[in-house]
Amino acid sequence: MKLSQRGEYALRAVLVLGMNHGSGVVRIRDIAQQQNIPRRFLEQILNDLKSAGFVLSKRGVAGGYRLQRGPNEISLADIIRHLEGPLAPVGCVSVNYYQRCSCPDEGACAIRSVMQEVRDAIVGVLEGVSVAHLCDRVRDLQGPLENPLDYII
Amino acid sequence: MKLSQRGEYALRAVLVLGMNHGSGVVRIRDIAQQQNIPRRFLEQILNDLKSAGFVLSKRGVAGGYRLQRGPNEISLADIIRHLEGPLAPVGCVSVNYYQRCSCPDEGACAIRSVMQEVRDAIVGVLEGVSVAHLCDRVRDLQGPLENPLDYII
DNA sequence: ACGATACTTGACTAAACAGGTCGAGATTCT
DNA sequence: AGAATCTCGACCTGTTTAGTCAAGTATCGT
Repeated sequence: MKLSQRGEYALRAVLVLGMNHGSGVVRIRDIAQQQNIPRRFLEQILNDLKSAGFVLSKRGVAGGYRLQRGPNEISLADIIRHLEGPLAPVGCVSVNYYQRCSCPDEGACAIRSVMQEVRDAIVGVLEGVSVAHLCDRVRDLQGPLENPLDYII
Repeated sequence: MKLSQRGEYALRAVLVLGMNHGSGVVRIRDIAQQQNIPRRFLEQILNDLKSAGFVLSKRGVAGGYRLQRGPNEISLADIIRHLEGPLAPVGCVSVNYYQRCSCPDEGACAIRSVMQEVRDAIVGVLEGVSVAHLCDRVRDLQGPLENPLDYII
């Protein structure tokens, strides 16, 4: 039931972009430094997020990345699904990536019915949290003390 | 967020043992056949479940496996935790297998707070379902039509 | 006591995946 | 032109997954 390192980095990166939404692009290097992510690895990940349409990039001297859609239009479920595949713990309860399993009768499978609930629970949380929500949480958690330019995400 | 094949097989096997609880032991071969699980692989898994104290075995001609504790004393969470490790999607929100992550400030990490919720959701379901519950579901799902000896789990 | 039946133990393997790293190229700004 | 930045694909190493297999040990019926 694990999120891969790759997936976690992606979320952290998107969150940084969310926090900087509206103020131009952010360089890979800055994200990597701030979030403690290996730069080369992050390049790969951002590239992937780009081809999936989550972010846009700008090349050249003042280049960097920004979100393509608004932070409130991207849910964590969207991002994780794209990077990790199904959210469901087993293929036979996945809505987006359904796959039949080897059990004798799927319709009457008790394990399946439990996993269905697990899936719904996971999706319920992840679908309900957008990048914008995440940014709100950052601000809540950091409290009123900081100056606005220096978030520790 | 995946359950491994191994984990799924383990649940199916335990469920079979749950259904037969009280009526002696069940042979590996029968479980394998009924549940469509590679026999050799299942041997390994049952052995693992045995050393973890979930099941007992009996050798020899009339040998097989049975549950060690009552079906209502074993939750799915227990089983999955033993086979797959943490239920939490990231180590930094795991209660039983906590592991610090690389983010700058764990206490103020917004992603962590979401993952916390995901963890709670997953654990909530899985901790609430025992093998006995699972057996009940089997009986519910199969409906009143079958004769008692011929469950399709 | 013997043989058939089952579990037991540990080694082995092929393929996939995770988590990165690297070099060379293409763009853009100054 | 030159520096900064993203881009693209190849590459690498270690671990995990999903099994398979052989030889061993215990138990039961006869």
